[in-house]
Amino acid sequence: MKKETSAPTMKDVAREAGVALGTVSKVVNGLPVGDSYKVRVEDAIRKLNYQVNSYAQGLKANKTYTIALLVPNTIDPFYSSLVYYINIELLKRRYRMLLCTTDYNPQLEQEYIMMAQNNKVDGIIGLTYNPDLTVEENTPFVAIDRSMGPKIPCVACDNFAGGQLAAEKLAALGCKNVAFLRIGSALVNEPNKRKAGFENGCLSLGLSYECKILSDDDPYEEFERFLSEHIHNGKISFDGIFCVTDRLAYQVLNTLHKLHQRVPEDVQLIGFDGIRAFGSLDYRCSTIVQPVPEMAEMCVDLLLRENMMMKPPLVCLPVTYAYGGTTLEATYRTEESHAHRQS
Amino acid sequence: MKKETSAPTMKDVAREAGVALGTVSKVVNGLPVGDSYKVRVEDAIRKLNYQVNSYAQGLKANKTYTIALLVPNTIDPFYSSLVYYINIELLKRRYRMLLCTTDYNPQLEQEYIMMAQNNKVDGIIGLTYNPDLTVEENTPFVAIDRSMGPKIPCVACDNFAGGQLAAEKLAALGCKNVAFLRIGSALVNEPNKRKAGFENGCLSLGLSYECKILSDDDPYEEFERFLSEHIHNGKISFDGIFCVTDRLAYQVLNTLHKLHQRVPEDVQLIGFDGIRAFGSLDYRCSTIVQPVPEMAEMCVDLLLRENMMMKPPLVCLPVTYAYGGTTLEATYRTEESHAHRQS
DNA sequence: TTGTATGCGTTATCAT
DNA sequence: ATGATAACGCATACAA
Repeated sequence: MKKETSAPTMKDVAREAGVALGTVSKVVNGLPVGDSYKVRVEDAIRKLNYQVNSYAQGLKANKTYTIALLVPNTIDPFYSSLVYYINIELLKRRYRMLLCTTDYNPQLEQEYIMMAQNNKVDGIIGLTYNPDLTVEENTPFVAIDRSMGPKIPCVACDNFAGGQLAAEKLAALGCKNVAFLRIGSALVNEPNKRKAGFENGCLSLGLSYECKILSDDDPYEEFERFLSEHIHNGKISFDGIFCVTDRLAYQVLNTLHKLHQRVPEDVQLIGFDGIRAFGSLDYRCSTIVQPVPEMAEMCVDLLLRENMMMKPPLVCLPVTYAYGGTTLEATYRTEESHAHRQS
Repeated sequence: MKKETSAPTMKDVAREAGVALGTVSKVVNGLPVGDSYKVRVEDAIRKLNYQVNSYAQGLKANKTYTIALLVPNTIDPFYSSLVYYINIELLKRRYRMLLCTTDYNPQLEQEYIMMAQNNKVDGIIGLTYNPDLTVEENTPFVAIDRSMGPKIPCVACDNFAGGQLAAEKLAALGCKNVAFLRIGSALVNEPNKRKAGFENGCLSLGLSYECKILSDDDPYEEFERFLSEHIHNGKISFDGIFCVTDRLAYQVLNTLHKLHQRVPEDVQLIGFDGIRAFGSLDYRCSTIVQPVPEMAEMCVDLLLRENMMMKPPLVCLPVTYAYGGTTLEATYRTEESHAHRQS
């Protein structure tokens, strides 16, 4: 009764099949082996319900077929969809995912990376916020939404073009005087370009605009005050607002209702991210949609593709505009809302 | 230049510190060691940035400090919050999470379980739908929302009490004639008890009720037809509706608006799950809230606690009611909505 | 073509 | 208390 409880090993299979250890290994790995042996080994494998121990395998090969994904959490819908689509891409390539939620904790981010560093995982995909993050050169790393140096590829949507698109849409929908609302950390990252793109769009279209930017720990009430101050005689002075995220757009929408402003009749609203209700129902505001499935595929591709001439330092994937009820867009209305109901 | 690229090993540390391999192991594992040796080893560890290879560790100990979590996806907000809180609980215990999204695919569910079976992970937490799932006795397993036999603990919220609570709330809010709407698989699972609890509540309160139950692949339009049929002269005959999930409640809410019914004035609506907008903002309907953090903690506890006399076959955790704008609840209104804004 | 032996990084059991 | 050595499960170079 040596290893009653434990799982069967190659040695067990070899004994059962009456062959040598190496032969079993070859069968398992699809290397050429005599037909009669092959059958016997396969029978034994089935009989014992044997399965290779991938950790022992990894110990030999320095390869674990596991990658670590670092995200702040899986509560925010953008992060959860990222997790979901990256998981799908990894599954296609028979890789497993170690999920590391960091809660924006810089120290935890660093710890997870160190944990992954020593050949415990084959690579890391990280959406992180620690500006001082140290990542060794020899661990494949792909960053999302933030450039971490020339050697580390960064995948993001085309945030600049997204901001520009928002400006163009608002202009095309008749806006003359718009606002940009943003809340976010001081960290330099890709989503910051949304503002630049929006400003650029407004300028080239001759659209007058105003920006209100809050830092992470400012209370949301600041926005409420800002909006109130722009309401005179019960009428808001903006006819269009671009919010840096759908989440903010959602909060702003609630505030506008509280202030008795009608959306989209009095003021139109565009968000960013492309978040849907319950993950798969309708968009909850008109929005610039991030191509999350494509971003996921790109991350995994860049991480696992060997022998790439050079890893591009930054990959920007195209965004699209989607109607979500907070803009005047009669033509798209039925078609779009129908398309979004399913899936 | 033997292993230039690879991570430093215990052997490297031993050489660097001028001590034997076993001594390093002891220092790493906190076993008693001479002070002077200890210092030298720790210095070497720091210098080489050494970190134990937990896979080699696992190979010896048959323990990997990794558990697998099976969920259909991370898109649905209920699943994503489950993933999030389980991740937190595992982190507390220094365990890692292998995330397996199954997309409701019975075969994939079985594959993931087989993968986990052979000491690759220390245990499995699974929210699965395959009725024929095979799980070996020796792999610790905790099921969520579905009983998988007497030997496997199942963790769920108190679905029956939740249904009952919904009935009580509707009655207390003045409803006389209510409906229960459900969409779901034929699979026997815990959430099914929501209906029984609701019926039980209605009966004991003398509330007249009607049930409409769709199977998974029926189109949502069936509900729309059902509701239309109960509208006479522009007035709906129900004054209260209990939906089996917040997701369904959200869809029903949209439909009711389309049918020109006012919520909550004409008809009140209660959902189930406690889903918030963007994961952490306001509830989007009045709802029975599942205690997800507590469920997560219970899952991990049951999975990792050794030497438990007997694992309880079913653990039901208490639910609460939360106001979310689709019921008449003037008193709670300000207090609740304020509490939910943050966090 | 098949079997044997060695090593991957770690822990644990030995002598020393 | 410390150092050498075997073993965990697997892959592979080498011998048969």
